[in-house]
Amino acid sequence: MEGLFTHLDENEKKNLLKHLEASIINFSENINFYSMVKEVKIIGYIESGCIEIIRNNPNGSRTIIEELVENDIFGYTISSDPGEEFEFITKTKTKVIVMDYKKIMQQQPMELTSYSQMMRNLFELTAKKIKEKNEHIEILTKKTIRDKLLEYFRITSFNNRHKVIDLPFTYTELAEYLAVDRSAMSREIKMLKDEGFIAVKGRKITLLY
Amino acid sequence: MEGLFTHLDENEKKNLLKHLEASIINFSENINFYSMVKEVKIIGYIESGCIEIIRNNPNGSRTIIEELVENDIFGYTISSDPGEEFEFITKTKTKVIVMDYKKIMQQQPMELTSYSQMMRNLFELTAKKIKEKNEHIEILTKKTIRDKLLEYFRITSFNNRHKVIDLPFTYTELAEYLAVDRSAMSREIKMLKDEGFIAVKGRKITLLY
DNA sequence: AAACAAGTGTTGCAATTGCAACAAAAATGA
DNA sequence: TCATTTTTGTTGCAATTGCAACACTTGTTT
Repeated sequence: MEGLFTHLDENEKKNLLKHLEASIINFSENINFYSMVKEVKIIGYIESGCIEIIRNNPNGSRTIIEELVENDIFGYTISSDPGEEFEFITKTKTKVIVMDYKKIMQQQPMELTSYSQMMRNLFELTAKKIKEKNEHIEILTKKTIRDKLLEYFRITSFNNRHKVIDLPFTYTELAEYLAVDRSAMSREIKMLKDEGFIAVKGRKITLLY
Repeated sequence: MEGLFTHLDENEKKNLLKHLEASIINFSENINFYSMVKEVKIIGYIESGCIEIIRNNPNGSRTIIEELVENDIFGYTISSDPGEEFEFITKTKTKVIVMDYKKIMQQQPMELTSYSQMMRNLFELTAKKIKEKNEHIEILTKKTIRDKLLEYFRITSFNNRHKVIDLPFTYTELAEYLAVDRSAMSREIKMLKDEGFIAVKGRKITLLY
């Protein structure tokens, strides 16, 4: 599992964080810490735990932008528009490292070796994220629920090199991920089952083609 | 406009590229150069021109994964699965820089200053890309064509700080971006117009709310 | 300038989907 | 353990959408 400090030892990491004036913060469950970081552009990193990034639209609706877990980074994509209001909510006990974006993006006269390594890790993490986003978009782009499901199955099965898919979330959440109505999705899964394309046992789906 | 070599002068760039053993290639229009880079994991960068990244699915369908222009990077998200076949097609005359992924991700004993700067730029470019993908996902997640259009308008208008939207593509392409049927979208735009939400003049759309 | 290709507007109709509502099952937690 | 919440399966129905087909406009090429 790759993280932001992969290939750095504890000492290098400690010095780097000090040099970047990073804050390490431990949150308990269900804390919204957006107000703590909203003033400055940051790069955040989840050492352990998980959080949800939510946007509150001006019209009152709420959108879950991202669900982040250990080793995920965040903050860099948030627009600095005063009209937009976000929530950074911890879903469990969570340890977060918060760094000043400017500090990271300035010339770094010292600590170059570990700094370079961190930047490489940072790039790997973002590249992985883009790949995930591309997959999500490819799924959402399919026109029917059936095609969305099949595309999701195809990608997941491919990534895990396995014909048995162990859903990483509930069916309710899967419907949300596919951006379709849950009951309509349930209907479609039943049809795929009846037509012999898949076998379903709880949240385990086996591809039969 | 930020690029991969922003904040580097010509000499630094030249040395860095030499050190990374990068290839600079000029393609004419409509060339598929995927076969030239498929063997090794690369990071590609478009100095000028534009290309389309297409995936050929095993079942015969083709998906446009990305349309890339000047200053875009590519290659890092392509899976190394032998079953997947891609096309990297130039849409115009295009100048591409191709770098070996491994070379970039290895410890860099020399050239550290310009290397660090490039890594910072690389991160900025990927971060921007994630932001774009998030926006796209947010649009695709809306359930009705109307809501997709309004979300697209909202984001575009916000990013440009302007109530007049000059579509960066044809209506046919917009429909593709929103993943909806073109004629159905056309129908919906007409209704938005009739209801007084927008004014349309060619590919210029004015938000009236 | 003529010929051709690509993009756009419009419509009827059938298929798909979202919505609402409810019961049953499973998971959670006190 | 029992109570409560969350998840899941199911169905009828109305609304939305995709599809097909066509005419018309716009843009491109020779």
